[in-house]
Amino acid sequence: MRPAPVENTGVRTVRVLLPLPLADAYDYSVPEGFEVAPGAFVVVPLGKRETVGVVWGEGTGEVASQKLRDIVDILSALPMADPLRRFVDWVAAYTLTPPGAVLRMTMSSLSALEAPKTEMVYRPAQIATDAKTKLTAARQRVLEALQDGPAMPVAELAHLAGVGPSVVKTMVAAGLLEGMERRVRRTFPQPDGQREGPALSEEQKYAADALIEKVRAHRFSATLLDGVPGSGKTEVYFEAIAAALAEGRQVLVLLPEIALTAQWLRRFEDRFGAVPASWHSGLTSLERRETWRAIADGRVKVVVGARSALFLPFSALGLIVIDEEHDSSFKQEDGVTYNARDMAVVRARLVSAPIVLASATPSLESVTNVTAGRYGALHLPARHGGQQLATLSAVDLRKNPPTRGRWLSPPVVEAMKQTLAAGEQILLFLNRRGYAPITLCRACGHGLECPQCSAWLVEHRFRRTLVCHHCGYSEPPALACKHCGAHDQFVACGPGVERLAEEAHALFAESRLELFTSDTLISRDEATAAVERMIAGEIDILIGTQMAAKGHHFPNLTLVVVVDADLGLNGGDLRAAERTFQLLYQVAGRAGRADRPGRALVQTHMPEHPVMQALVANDRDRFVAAELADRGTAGMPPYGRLASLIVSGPDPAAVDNVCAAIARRAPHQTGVTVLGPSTAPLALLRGRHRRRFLLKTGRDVAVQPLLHAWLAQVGLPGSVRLQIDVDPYSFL
DNA sequence: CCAAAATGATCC
DNA sequence: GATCATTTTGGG
Repeated sequence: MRPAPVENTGVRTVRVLLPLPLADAYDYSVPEGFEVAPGAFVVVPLGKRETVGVVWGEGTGEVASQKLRDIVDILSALPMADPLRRFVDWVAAYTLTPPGAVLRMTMSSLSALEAPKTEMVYRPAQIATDAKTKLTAARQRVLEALQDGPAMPVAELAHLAGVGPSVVKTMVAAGLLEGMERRVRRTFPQPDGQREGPALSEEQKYAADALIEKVRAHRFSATLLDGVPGSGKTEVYFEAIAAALAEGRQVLVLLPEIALTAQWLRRFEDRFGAVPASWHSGLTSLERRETWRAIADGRVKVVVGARSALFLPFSALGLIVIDEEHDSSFKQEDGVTYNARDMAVVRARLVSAPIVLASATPSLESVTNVTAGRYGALHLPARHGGQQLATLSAVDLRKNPPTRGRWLSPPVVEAMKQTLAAGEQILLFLNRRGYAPITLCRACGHGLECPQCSAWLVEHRFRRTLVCHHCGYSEPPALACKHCGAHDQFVACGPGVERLAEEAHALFAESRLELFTSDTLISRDEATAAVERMIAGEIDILIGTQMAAKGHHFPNLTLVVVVDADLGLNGGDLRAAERTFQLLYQVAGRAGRADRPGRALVQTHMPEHPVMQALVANDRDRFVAAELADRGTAGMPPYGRLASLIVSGPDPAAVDNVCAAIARRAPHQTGVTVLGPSTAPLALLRGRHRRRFLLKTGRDVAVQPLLHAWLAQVGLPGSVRLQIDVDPYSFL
């Protein structure tokens, strides 16, 4: 029997959402004299501690009065705006995450909610007596420093006047200066939307005007800005940003790799005369607090950030831009699994603002959204300044194999020779960190494995360790084989960037080489410096992973070598072909950006593969059409929906039990297929055994209610975790 | 037998 | 997520 609602006559209650993974918001009573509106940040008791939460609405009245507790305090922070609260609910419902866990992402700076800090500042006392004549030289200087200027704190004033702080203090004591409290606030430079932009090509102008119109409409719209590398997409959406600034509204720009955006920031500053506020995981708590607050009260107009910036408390958001919208790093895999690109579209809709998705290689999802009329599209077909795209050709490794233990084929080595002779630069691209992906014992054939994952340990000679790329486990390089005891019998198998660097050095000893990976360039500054060295021509051969492929302009780079183009194509991943195409297309786009034509050589064992064919033909549309046709017949996204369930735990038997229970209750209805349980490709990760299910449905099926009803019936023992990923990207 | 350690329920 | 009550485990 359902318990009857308990009436709490006379007591006002509100629902308060707490930034915790609880199933729902909790009811609290509002003490006499408290004014709480929806969105207010409040302090409430929870068990024996106190937590900050957000008033989510009127109380349900379903909580017994003896359980109800009073709100303790109301914080002075600006209340959370209605669209942001609805966004939290939307994301929670879509990703099947507790709403409090999503709320937590919006409360990324708890100190920003507290009362702003104040400091004492001083100015000349108004009732200045005839004391002026009696002033010492030092005191005179202090007053001069304050003349016509703003009030200042003691230390600053003393510094400016060139006197000791005690001079200022005694002046305060003598009544010559009067103090007042002032809020401490960081000031943010203001990008100027009125500044003249650069001259745009005909096509850029057309696209920019279309976007400006959408910004001025103050309505939701989604537009794919599709242009080949170098076609000037950035300049185009900069015009939309200028329009939003002119309208007095805020702009959010999401970029995939915030760590590598020095060049982007410079371009922005050149265009608008000031850098935007940036939001990423590297900010100090002080920077977070000041930025968060300035965004909330509208002092910051433009924010550029990684995906977490999507949850910032904008007060007047008028435009969202997602650059490199196809990039898979917009998909968050741990904690709340969400795709920032897709959620950004929702946020734009909730605030009635336009969103621009920019890419040279749009995702198949966005392409179909355009075809279906859900998104508009603007195309920039030509390279700005009439440059040619790099010529791309495949090198068939079956016909031109490298010598044993080498990875660069003879035609590639020849091309490198020519390029270096011409004084031009080379990028060797290999998406494999470390020296070699596998290390084997020659005596017994045993490979070095991670003790807590089903993955090989990767040798990093640079750091002198063996590392697991999945969990971060590392151990010193092995001397004896644990399996057979043989000494010094280890042999590296396969190429990594470090080994490639060794080979390039052996071939071109006099050339200047540099590794560009997340292992060698740990900080943002180091990465920026490496890019600068490349641009300055201090590097002849740049050897890099994924990191080197994204968004840099290297004017003297004329040869790009994709060392192993097949790498991304194995593994049965839904998006393997798409991702490989996008990555290789972007890498090839790095070459020949200035006045010289570039070329890209793609080493492959399967030149007949559709991805290679499309790349070589430089025919993106053909690739997209072929891939979409494949997805259509298989009923896969973007034509169908996927959700992945990962069951994991330290005890394989317990995991299997849960899987059996889930499988028993799997939904049976037309248009819905459940695959699994199967051992996840990474069968063991961080000591947890993993199984996975894949739910496949038609586009018209609402996946969330289905999952909800299904999984609510399954109880989980404490050690077993169930991770739900709606629209999965990773299939490990 | 006791006590630390793991597990589970609850927080309004 | 944190806390507290309850159950499990393991060492003597």
